[in-house]
Amino acid sequence: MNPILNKKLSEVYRKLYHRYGPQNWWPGDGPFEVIIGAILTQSVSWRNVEKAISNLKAEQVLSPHALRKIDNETLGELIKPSLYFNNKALKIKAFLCYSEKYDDNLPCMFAQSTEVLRSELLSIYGIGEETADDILLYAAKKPIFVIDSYTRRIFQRLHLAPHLQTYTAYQDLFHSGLRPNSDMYGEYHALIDQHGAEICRKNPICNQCCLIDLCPTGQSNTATI
DNA sequence: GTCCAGGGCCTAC
DNA sequence: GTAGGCCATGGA
Repeated sequence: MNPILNKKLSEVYRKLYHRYGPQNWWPGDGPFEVIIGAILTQSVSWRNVEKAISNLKAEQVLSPHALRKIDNETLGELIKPSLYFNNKALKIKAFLCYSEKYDDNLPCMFAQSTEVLRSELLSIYGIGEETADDILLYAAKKPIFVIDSYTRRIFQRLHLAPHLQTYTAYQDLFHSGLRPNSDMYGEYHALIDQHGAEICRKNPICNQCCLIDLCPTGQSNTATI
């Protein structure tokens, strides 16, 4: 582990934790709900996802077996609040198709190595790197860091972004600067997300950003995060 | 009325 | 390989 990087990343974590407290992510009930939530949250906020999950629960279809029985159109209607619903219905069905291989036994699916499981998840329609890593971290409890657009923006602003602006380069940054710990990775990502949502949406001009003294430019205007 | 948003797929070049 | 359009909608 890179000790200098570890110090910087730990400092960011400490400040975010002090500012926002424990996030206790993922806000889902069980690994299957986490997986469905990971697909539904693509490109939308969790508020939208909550309504969609609530609809699925109300119709008692939040299980692999029940979801297989409803058609794409009905599923699309239920998950409409999460936006891109036609696409997301296809993505959920694609995951269910994959899940059949394990008889919907998630512990059995998760028993594979991180590398093998990630590769399999990435082969499913509609599951890209971020969604695969959400599933690996929050459902399978594998120590893998999730990179999203908030992570990129915030760490660019802190001048901690990797030279190559790729998903893998960002992930390597965290993996080489932090000890592998799924609970901590989950908390860290949740804190980044909380901070990103607050800074980028609620307070685009924020003079009380908790990371301001870590920003090399020392600028209080965080609108460019 | 216009812009933007926690992602990923597809197509054109 | 990479940039841009598209999926859909609501809130600022």
